[in-house]
Amino acid sequence: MPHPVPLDAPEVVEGVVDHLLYVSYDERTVLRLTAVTGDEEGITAVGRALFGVRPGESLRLHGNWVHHPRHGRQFRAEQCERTMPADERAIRFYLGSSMIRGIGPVLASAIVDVFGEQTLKVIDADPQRLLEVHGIGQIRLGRITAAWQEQKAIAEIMVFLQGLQITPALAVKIYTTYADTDDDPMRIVRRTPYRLCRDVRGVGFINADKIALAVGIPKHSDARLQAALLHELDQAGANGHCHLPVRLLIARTRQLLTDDDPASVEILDDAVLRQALAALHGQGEVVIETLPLPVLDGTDALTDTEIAMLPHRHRDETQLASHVRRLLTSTPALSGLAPWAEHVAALTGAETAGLTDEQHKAILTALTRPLSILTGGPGCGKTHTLQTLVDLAEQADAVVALAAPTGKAAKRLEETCGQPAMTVHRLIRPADGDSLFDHASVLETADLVIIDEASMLDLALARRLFAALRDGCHLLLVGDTDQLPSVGPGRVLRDLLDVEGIPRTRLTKVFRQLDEGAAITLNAHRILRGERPREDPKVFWNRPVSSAEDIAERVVDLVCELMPKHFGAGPEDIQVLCPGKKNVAGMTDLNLRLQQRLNPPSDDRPQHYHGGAAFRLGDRVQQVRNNPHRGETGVFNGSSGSISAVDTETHQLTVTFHDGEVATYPFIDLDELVHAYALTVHRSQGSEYPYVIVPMVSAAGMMLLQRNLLYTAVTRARHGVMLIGQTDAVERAIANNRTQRRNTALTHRITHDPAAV
DNA sequence: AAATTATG
Repeated sequence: MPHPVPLDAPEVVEGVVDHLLYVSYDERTVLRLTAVTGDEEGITAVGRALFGVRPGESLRLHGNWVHHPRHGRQFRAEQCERTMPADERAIRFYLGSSMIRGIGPVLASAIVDVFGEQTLKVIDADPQRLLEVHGIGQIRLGRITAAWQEQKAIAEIMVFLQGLQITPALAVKIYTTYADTDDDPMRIVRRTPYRLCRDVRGVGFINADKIALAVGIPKHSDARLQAALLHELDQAGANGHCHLPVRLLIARTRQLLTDDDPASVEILDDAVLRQALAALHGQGEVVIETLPLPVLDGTDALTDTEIAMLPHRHRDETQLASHVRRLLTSTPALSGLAPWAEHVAALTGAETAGLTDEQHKAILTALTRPLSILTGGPGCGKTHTLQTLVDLAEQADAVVALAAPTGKAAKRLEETCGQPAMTVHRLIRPADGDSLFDHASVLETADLVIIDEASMLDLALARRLFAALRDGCHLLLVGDTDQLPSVGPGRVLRDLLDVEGIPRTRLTKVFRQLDEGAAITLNAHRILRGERPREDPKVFWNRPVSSAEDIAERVVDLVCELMPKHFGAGPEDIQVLCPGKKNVAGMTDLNLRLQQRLNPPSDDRPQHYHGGAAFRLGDRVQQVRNNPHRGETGVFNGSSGSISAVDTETHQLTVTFHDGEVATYPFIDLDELVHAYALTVHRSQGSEYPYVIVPMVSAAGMMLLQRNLLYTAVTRARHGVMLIGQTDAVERAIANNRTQRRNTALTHRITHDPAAV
């Protein structure tokens, strides 16, 4: 028997670019290719690796075939090499595409008719011979040779950049960024390499610096210092900050520039770096302001602080602030619609018994005030409150729009409120006229917009959301500020709560967990206060284990044997939640171990290998991308279920999700799934499980071991929590509340109207 | 070190 070839091994496709179909803002490129390999002629290829290619270019693509629900079979390119067109057909395309001004398909064909496969050799070595072709005179000859020289220039720059360990893909991108400008790419790379950080996505300070030092740009040049400052500001954003205090920015930049160059410490003093920063400010590349901001030392006293910001973040923050003010002062659309206070008071009827005073207040506020916030931890009745609010509003013929920052949260919201919900991105998508579902119309008519899981709103998304709301439209933000912060910079929900004029309700009464899981809630609050959780014989356990290897082993035993034996909980009731993916006690390894024990290979369990793991009948899996076209009503990022069928004949498997959705996956689409025996805490946000096991290893690193992360993990559990691992990892996580310290000035900007000064 | 959305 021949060794089975994994079906998802990278494949190679060669062809000539016919035309571009689409290029997204983030460089994802879709194009049509005339293939010179395989049996298919016309191929659709997709990928960011394709960014910058032009019609007529010959490509060799490495990647995989995938099936797109709307556009059918297509090639997902991971890598893209430029090749010299080899056969006649390819050369015809190459010359006949718009690459050379003055040569169209007809003339290209004429040239190839004369020289055949030798065409390119002729153009390179003996261009005068082109005059033999009918229709080519000196002018066209000149153009052709010039275009050819350009091709050679590409080759030259590629060799140069790859010599500096710049990947071929990035080298192509650098070249194509400048290819259509009047500048000579090689000249830019050699003379002003730090420009690349700004112009080419994917080139950061580190790469630009490599090039710069190689071409002899002085280490203390202004360009280098400025690039380093911008890099540090950018990095701060990746860590959630909207700005950096200038003093901190200077200190970090100096560290970046002198870390492996101690000799420069004296030269790169404060004054030098401040001067470089001032220059950036002068060029409009950095905004510098002095604002009264809280000192992040726990006292929260306001101190005049000089801060630096990237201009787009400054714009987002100031615009969001002014939209918040606009909303706060607008006349609420629902105000005349119904006697809301009476309606809400009438809710004390029997059928809604259980609605607390705070829930009443939240509902009335949302109906009467243009902007309000509803917060509360898990189990405090946010869902019930929302259901009642939506019903009440709709009974009065108000138009309600529901949305959330993630697909999964939107789906959940839709289910609990019994009416359509969407991602915030879709809600605010501008009307494009020919779209079948014109989401923009929703916001044009909406009277009340409810955003669930609002703690996940980052600065940029919040700005776009607020800007899209018409005057008078009510906005209710619902969330739990103690959960993990947004991926992008900012801490919008917390900042809004710091604005006194914004009405808010905090739901404190916990309904769930009262009897059996009370210790979980109590411990969650201890963690938030920075205290160690207390053991509880029935629901909260702490198992000190010191080596990571032992932790991994114990976790598997707990899931497969100990917890089922002691608590009668089946392994399916237990969710392992890891801080990180890597290391032995991380998500990836634990998934393999748990799969091996809970669902081992066997003859009656067909399977398929994909991405280093077997997808086997019975496996627990989770979807990791929104796919509205999969299954009956779409499958969303975060949904989990189990593999209910594997068909090795038709190369597809079926997943039955916990929400009842049944979806089919061709094997080539298995990128959309991960095993879910163990998940990261981040991915568990918004879900709950009967029992949760959290392996704690200090190897996960301080960036991960945070108070909010532990809080989020613990609050996912309804009946029981097991913290297993290194005691110091638990303690350090509890002590680490740096997520709360994101630098933002949003609160200040809302409360201090510059126009009023 | 982890993670969101979306596009023909």
